[in-house]
Amino acid sequence: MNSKQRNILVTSALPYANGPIHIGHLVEYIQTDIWVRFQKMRGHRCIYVCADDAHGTPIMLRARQEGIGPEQLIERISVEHKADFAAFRVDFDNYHSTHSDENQFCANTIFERNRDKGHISRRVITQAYDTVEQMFLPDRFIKGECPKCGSQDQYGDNCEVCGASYSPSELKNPVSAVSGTTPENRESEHYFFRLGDFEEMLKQWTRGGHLQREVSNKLDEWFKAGLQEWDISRDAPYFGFEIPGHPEKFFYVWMDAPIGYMASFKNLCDRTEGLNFDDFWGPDSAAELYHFIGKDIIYFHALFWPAMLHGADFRTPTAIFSHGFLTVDGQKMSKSRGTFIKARTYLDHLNPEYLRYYFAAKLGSGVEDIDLNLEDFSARVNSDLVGKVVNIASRCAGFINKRFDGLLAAEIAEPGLFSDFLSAGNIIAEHYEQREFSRAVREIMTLADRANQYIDDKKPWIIAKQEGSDQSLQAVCSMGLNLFRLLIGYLRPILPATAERSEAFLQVPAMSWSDLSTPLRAHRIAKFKPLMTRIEQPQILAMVESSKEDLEASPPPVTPSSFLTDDPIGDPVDFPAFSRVDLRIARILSAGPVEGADKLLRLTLDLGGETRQVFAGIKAAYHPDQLEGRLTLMVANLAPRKMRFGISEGMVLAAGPGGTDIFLLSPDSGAQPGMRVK
RNA sequence: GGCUACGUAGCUCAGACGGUUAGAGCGGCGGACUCAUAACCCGCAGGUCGGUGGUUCAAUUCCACCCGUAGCCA
Repeated sequence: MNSKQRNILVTSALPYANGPIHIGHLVEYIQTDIWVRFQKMRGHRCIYVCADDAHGTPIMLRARQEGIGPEQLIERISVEHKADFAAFRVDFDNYHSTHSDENQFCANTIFERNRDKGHISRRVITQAYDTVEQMFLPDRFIKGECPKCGSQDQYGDNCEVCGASYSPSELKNPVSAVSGTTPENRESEHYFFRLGDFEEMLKQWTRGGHLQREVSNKLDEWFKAGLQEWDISRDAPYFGFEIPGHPEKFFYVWMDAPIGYMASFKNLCDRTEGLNFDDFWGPDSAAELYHFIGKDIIYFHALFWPAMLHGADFRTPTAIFSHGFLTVDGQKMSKSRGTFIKARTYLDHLNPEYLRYYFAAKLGSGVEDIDLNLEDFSARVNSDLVGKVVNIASRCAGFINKRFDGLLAAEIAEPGLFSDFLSAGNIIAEHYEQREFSRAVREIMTLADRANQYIDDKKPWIIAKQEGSDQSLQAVCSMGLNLFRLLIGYLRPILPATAERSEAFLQVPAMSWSDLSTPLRAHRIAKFKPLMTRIEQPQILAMVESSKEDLEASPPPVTPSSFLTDDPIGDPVDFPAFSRVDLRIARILSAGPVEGADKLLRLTLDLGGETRQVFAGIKAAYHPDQLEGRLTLMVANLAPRKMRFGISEGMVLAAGPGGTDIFLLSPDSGAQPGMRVK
């Protein structure tokens, strides 16, 4: 059946390590996992690797916001991601991280080889800079008014209201989303990958059958527009890898993300006997390499990635398989409707096999979006899997268990029917191979209908009442169970857990595709237990409700209306009374923990010529790294106070109820340490 | 705004290199059965194939434009 064993390396896109997996992500991981399981069932050597995409500004800022280091954040997220994938039976051969030695090594190699061949250039660019946070701002971290339609609060790259795209410098009244201050333009030297050097190579590659038809169309458009240089460096502070030989410059997260595929595989090779990195990534590799991705990241995978690999003397991918997005009930996933469903929330309410089946039933090889219609979801799963497939075993097993002590007939009653099922297997396998899972599912369900028709036609419940018809009863039910076995075998890539339960019921080892052609004869099976239960409407409703709750829990629980009632505005003071308080701008030079105090941070403040030591009760709200370098306000003439840890020479100003909800004040940009506030 | 896709029965989707009565599953309706997780089996239901115009002997299938939806614009 399988002519010869193939060596296949498969990847799914790396999930970003700043948040949880949701059902939209799962489309891709489930799609990939089904394909990989199919290849393994066919007897091929198929290796599936993935990793967390752990670098970049959003992760750096998110960690800062939580008051932890980025390493801590990505470690925690990695644990969550792995647990979610495992629960959905997404069976990676290795799950690694882009923040790893292997990835740094591979990224450096790819960069250096391209650089040495002249594919990297350097040039100074002007970029928005946040003077308070002392960092360059990515487009998404600048907000302002759209230059075309004037809509407020739009990102630096495009307007969500009128759809215009522009550069951040065109934005009116731009504001840093990090500090809230007005960014200024600053120059910095950046590294660029000269994509244009690869135009001929890419034109050939993209026409070489490595891409879906629609994707090639899209690429033509990009070729027409001309290939431009790609900015692959970012300035410190940045969470990523420093560029070799250039301190304070880092690889852009999208530069080292796809390299994570290699790194994860390398990590696996390093601890696996007989698995050789170069066999899969060397320029003459005979292995197959496939990347499953979402259609939104085609650009990176179909242009930059092959070019970078080629420039560094690695092989290019055999194919890029892109898929569409997930909608729920016909619309974009929505937090307020409760359709932004996290993997974990789903797992709290429903069996992962249901979702695997539903996605499979809708997935084809194209890039169309797929819809999760919750009503259709339960109807389809209940009807197809419980009503049709699992029911076949259920309606035959009783007779075999009760009347024949679990023993199947010695011969197949209907060899013709059995061989029809077997030959349909070839079509099903071809559909799997082509990633036409919905066609495979349709084919399998047609067979399930035929199996039910067969049982209905033979009517074992009537035979059971006729004396001396035992052999006939055993033959019919054994036939039914053999058909069931084929169906479960065909569904195995989609329903791994149900397949395992079925194998336990049938008392057979894990089925491979080639095992299927040999039916079970004179074989003893176990007692039947329900293999899968129906989806109940309340479970779906509960899941949607929980998804709404997730939303309510996520934004900081601030109730503005209560501040004034809880703490009314105080008695009036005249101006002289106010001006006796000397408020000054201060820069936080350093911040650190205070031995023996669990709420305090020790701050060293620069007042523009004078430094002060101040203890501030903000440890729960801020990580020292977040504070160093930033400007704030202090009461400069507050009488020094002796504390157990030393003398506190003033106080910094902050708002908020306390605990983690403390918000330090910041001046607008331009203020200098020592300036008086009045 | 430009580009790439998509728009077929209540729902989810097939299909047509242009040509007899446009298909399936689910739901709905009617019947039958009782082995089975009230599952399964038989039958029925009729959607101007998003809109307008064009090419053609003939278009839902080709072309143009429009409307709607999604994504991309590095």
